[in-house]
Amino acid sequence: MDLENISKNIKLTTARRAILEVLVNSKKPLAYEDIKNNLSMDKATFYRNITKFEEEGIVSSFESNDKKRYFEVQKTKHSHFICNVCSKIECIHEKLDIDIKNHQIDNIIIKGICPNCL
Amino acid sequence: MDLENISKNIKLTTARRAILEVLVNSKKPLAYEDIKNNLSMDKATFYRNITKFEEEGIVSSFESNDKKRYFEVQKTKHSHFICNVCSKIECIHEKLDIDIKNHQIDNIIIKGICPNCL
DNA sequence: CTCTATGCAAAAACTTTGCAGGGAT
DNA sequence: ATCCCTGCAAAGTTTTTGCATAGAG
Repeated sequence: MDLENISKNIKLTTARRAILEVLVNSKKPLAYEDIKNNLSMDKATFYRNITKFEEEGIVSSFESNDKKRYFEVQKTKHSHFICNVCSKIECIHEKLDIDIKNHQIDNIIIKGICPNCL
Repeated sequence: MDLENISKNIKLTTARRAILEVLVNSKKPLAYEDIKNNLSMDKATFYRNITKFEEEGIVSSFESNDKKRYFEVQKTKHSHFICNVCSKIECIHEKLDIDIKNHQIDNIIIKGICPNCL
């Protein structure tokens, strides 16, 4: 992703670039707690900017079992598997063939038990 | 569901029966806030018992966009659709054909936009 | 100068925990 | 007497908001 041309509606400040760089370089979705030590901004700034990113469609998020919100920059569309035992989040890149009449599907979250915990 | 024979590990107290009755009679998953006016117990009691029900596999839950946990007694296995616009939760009874190697799938949550909001 | 971004502290929202009293066996 | 259940109040956790300052154009 070209950070310089993310959106005309967003000024790419230092704080914002920092958030995006962490997310873009991560192979898995991250919660604020996972990132905060890599970021020097206040949490209010983080959350305000994440909200803006989501409004712009740059970042997507979902809630996990642990009540935290996990954020990511989706380079390629994929789904997520959340283990109910160890809470690990896995990205599922296989195409899932789900179609529900008249519904737009943005995101599929599958919960269950991962191979490790089985 | 036969409330009297739910689990040998759980004593069916008045509070517990009340929670289960509300959940069993509901056609959709409910959060504490949705139920609390129908229940006379303290919220601590509610949450402690819900936790116990989940441990026993009697109740299942998932987190929605609004950061609340939604609880249900699944009479028949099904999935859920959460609208990212209006936050409405829909039960999806069509069988979804998802299989991920070596993973046990318990629960599928699909997020997107519902017909109403489209 | 104006508009947006930021930090700090406080608030908000939902859930959990500590503790003491009550009930059942 | 013991064990589990409950209510109340307090604490916990993640996210949001208010307000004043700082910074960009």
